[in-house]
Amino acid sequence: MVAIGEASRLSGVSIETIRYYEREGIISKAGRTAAGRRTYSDAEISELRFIKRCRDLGFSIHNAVALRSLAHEPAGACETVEQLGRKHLTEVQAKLAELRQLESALVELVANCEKGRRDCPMLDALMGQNP
Amino acid sequence: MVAIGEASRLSGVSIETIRYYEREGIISKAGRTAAGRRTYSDAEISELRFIKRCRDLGFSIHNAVALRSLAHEPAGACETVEQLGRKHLTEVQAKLAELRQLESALVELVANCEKGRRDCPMLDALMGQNP
DNA sequence: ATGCATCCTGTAGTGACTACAGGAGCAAGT
DNA sequence: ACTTGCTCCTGTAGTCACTACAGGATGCAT
Repeated sequence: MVAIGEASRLSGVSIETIRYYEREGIISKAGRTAAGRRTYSDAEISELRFIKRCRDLGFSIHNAVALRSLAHEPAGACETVEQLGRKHLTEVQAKLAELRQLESALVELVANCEKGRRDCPMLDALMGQNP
Repeated sequence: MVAIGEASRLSGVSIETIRYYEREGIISKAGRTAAGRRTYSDAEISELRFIKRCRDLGFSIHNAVALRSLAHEPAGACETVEQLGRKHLTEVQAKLAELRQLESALVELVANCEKGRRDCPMLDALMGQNP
């Protein structure tokens, strides 16, 4: 059993965020010492780490919680897990496509700038008349 | 002079968002009819379109406002505009790199799923012991 | 006894909207 | 004149996932 600071170090989740997770019911309420300080078991630290890994992979808290529930199911959860994973991957790929488009638009805008012009082609593009 | 609905259609900015922009001082306060309805000139619609284009390019509202101010400067703003553009491009590219990494991590996780296993490699990876 | 680190609660702020509730006004058709 | 349906108004609360204090209590080492 460790205190919240150590749990934070071991899981990579900040102290404030751990308390936030508890407040929001994302993790179960931690036990307390006589003086009211939170204590964390290895299992609880693993739980934090699990959530952290999901978040690092871009899953929403909602889905991270869903995945954690699936992990506690006796069996047969793998299919649902895969679905969640594939759905998220699709979203990430959509976001990637969007960002790539955005990047090339920006590259073009900025490239016009560097030709030593007196006018500002970037502002012109932003101000253009057509909808 | 048109009403807010028409301004929304012409600029591509939703009615709620236009009112939000006004509330937050992002655009100047619209004039009103005798009955208290907002009215928009062509110039104000262009302003909305300018902000919208900046947002579509991923600029923050803060930077969109800065760019709009620069567009109203008599001259010499182009250099600052270019700086803002390049800075943003760099951020977009950083985000892209991050997303690409995330994508390949997800691809790997999900690829392990589809081999008709009984266990769930994705959950195993999320639950792994090492920090 | 002192000092410093760690912990507690509670609240407010972030960015950029979005979604109502509840009400008033306007324009067109009957 | 009246009704119907659209547009508009204000004000507030919600979204997501935290982050940042303020102000105070506790724990541990010297």
